[in-house]
Amino acid sequence: MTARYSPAEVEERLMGEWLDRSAFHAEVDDGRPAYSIVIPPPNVTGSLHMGHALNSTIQDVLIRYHHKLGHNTLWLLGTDHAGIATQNKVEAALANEGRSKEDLGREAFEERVWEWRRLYGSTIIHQLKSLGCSCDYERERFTMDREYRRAVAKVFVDLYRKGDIYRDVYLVNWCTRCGSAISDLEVEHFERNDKLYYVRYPVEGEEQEFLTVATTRPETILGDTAVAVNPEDPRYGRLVGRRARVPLTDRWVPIIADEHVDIEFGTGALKITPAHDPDDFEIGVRHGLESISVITPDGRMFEEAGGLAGMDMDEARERSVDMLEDEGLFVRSEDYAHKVGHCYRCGTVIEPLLSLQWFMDMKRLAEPAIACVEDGRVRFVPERWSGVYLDWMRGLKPWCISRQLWWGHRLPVWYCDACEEIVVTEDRPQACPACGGGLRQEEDVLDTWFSSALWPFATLGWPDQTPELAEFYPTSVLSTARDIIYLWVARMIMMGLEFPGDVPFREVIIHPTIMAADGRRMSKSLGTGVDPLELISEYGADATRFGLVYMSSAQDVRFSSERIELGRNFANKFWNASRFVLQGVPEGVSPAVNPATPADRWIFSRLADVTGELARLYESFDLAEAARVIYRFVWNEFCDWYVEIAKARLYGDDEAARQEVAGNLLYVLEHLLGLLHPIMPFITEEIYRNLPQIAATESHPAALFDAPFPATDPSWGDPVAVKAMEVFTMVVTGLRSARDELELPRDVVGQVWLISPDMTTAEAVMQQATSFRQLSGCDCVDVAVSEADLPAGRYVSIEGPEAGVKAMLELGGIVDPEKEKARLLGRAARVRKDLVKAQAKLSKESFVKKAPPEIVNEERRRVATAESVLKDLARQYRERIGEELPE
RNA sequence: GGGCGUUUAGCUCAGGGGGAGAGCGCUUCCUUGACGCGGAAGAGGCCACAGGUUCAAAUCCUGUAACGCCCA
Repeated sequence: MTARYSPAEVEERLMGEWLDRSAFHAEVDDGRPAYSIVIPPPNVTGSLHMGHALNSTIQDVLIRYHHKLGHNTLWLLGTDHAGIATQNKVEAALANEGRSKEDLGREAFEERVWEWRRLYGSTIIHQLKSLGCSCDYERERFTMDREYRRAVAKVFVDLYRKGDIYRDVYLVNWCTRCGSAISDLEVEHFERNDKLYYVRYPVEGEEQEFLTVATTRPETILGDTAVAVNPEDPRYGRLVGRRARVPLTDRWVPIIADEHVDIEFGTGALKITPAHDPDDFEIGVRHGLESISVITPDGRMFEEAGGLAGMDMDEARERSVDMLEDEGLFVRSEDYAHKVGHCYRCGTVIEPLLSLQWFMDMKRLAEPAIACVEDGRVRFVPERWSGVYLDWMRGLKPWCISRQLWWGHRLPVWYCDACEEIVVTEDRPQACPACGGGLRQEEDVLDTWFSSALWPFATLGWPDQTPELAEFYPTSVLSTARDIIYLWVARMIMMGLEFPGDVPFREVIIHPTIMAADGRRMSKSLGTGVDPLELISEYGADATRFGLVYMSSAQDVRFSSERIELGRNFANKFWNASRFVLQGVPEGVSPAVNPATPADRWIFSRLADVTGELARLYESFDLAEAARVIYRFVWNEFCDWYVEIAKARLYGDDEAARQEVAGNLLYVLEHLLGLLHPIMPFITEEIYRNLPQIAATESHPAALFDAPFPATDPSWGDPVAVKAMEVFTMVVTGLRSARDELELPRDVVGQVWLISPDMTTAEAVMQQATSFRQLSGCDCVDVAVSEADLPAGRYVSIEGPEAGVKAMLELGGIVDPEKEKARLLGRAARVRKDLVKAQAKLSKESFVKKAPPEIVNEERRRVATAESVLKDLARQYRERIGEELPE
């Protein structure tokens, strides 16, 4: 083993080995309980980003942990066909060749997309391997697989027959660049600095009477079919029911009253354009208004727009203002910041357009999906996300599921050329069942999220009742980011309950979002993103995983490479501790539990605690805390103390003691490997392979991956040893600290006396006298019951456990009195502060009366200890400095 | 406008009724045979602010401010 752990070679070798022997492959198998996770399918065009890295690490920890519990684990992976994103990619590639998808035609284009997918579609899957993900790579799924398409078609047809899916003309979010409708959830609202335009509308029958409205979109004036005011608005009450003329036209439209109108906004009067604004559309429905579309699907003014015809929105806006000015109806404009919807894929401003689309009404499906979260069949972690989920579920609007794309699940809908018949069926029909006429299939495809909603069961073979479905559905856990709770999680729950008939997963872990260093979302365009693959190559996969897990508590967190460095340093520390153990153990020693000394009993006692704690933390998904617990134990207890204490025996002359401690070291090391493996699979597996004499048994298989989660024995618990080691470490620390404060030269060693009426603890320390000397840098150690028993000499008292055991260091005359003076004064000040605080508490009658007795006693102990230490310090001060200790 | 979250050491963050914690950074020291990606000893906090509840508040409640996210 090398002095420095170098991950690259190890990771590639071990991952290759795991994959070669299908270690991650799951088969249906009776007996063992199943534990399954479906990966949130990454976009097939995507590459691994920080969110994937964190989420995949979380899932991998859970899968590996449950594998160690003996569960039949399946981590199913795959990709999402990502309609718009993928189509965009391929269209861009075509554009480079100077061609468009129309040049190819639909079929050839689809072929081209499949080819693209064959070439690039598994990028992210390969990247998951470099992170160490134990996915079942043999069960990779794709949302456009033949079997998957069957599931999608079946669901569509079924929901159509049940009346949940229908076709209608409705105002939809239209992306003029993508040339498709998108759902409400795919619209992102950004603030834009625009202008608010004030325009006068002539009122019928009044020469000089105008109604002034405020609008951000003067270019849609041609589509106005009403002007609206609030019924409570005293300014306009008398105008309601009359008519106003739409500027630039000679159309007269009603002035209506609607509560939706905000009296405070602008002039309190709104122009109503039902065909181009969602709020106006609602008002239009309420008042039976006509809808006039004036914008075409490619985002230009319609042909009948006169001087505006064919202009894009920006031009049309400018031009319409000019025209209004010409007509004398333009009042003024002012700066106005407001939120505008943009396509979440391409960022184009969304145009609300009236359009004939397919919709899914989710109200019926929502009810059971709400109930299963309310009654706990599906649990969100952290719990507060269930509130977010429920709020949305209770206010569902129809979901526009058709997309005007060429890539995706084409709707299983056929229209008859001859009659009005619409045929909705899974298999392509031969002829119109009504009139026998020819049929043509709907051009549109389904929203990608429609197919993603089936992911947990369509990937397991549904609609067939496959053994996989029976074994692994419902899945155990879903881990994902919060921003797709609505888009995806909610829809999976609805579809799961409706089709396989059970919740798709029992628990939903919402992991934190990793922000850029500036506290905002990582952004490719701003260059604030961090590439996990670069982290892996710089620090190693284990370090990356550890760092990610360590920083991922419940809150969003800023990324800092310091955490990954912490992971790397920890890996290196663990590597070297292992190296020490493996180099130091004599030939032929096997892992064993030999509780010979207090340190041995202490480390096993602590190991039992930590094992239990880790199991609990893995179970409750608190992986950040799990990482902290094992980090602290390995570094601050095992390495800092147990290994250091063990050296005395390991390098000593007593062969039996050497064998004992070596067995312990091996045992603890191997145990730790098992605890840490879920988070750091590579380094632990590699160290495991270096353990001596691995006889392949069930509890000790050839690969750590297959080893059971480490077991503990109730007999390991040993509070006496724990207490003794607490004293040991405190006295050693106190001695080191004193040496430093007194600036003792390194070659000065003093004799230490432990003063203790409680001889069992002192003796426990004495059992490890050699280690004690080595660690404290003192020459000799002995025990006395009281200070009176010490031989004459100049002693320095050591700060440490203030009760039980005290240490005195004999130094002859070498101590600088000034330094000792400063030291005593410093200690006295600290102790006094303590004393005053405790006394203040005890002097309050209400505290003594109401606080629990053990708390009160603790304060009393504090006072007693502080008083005795202070007395002691005062005496020492008198003896050494020759003065009274100042108050 | 509604909801959620955050505010703790110079920085990044844990903690969550009974003497403030980590990593990094900082100071001093260490070529001790596992590790300088290390070891030893330190310095450094009105736990955003204001009220309340409580014997006791960084922690619970209310409000304020700043920041962030989601929804409309």
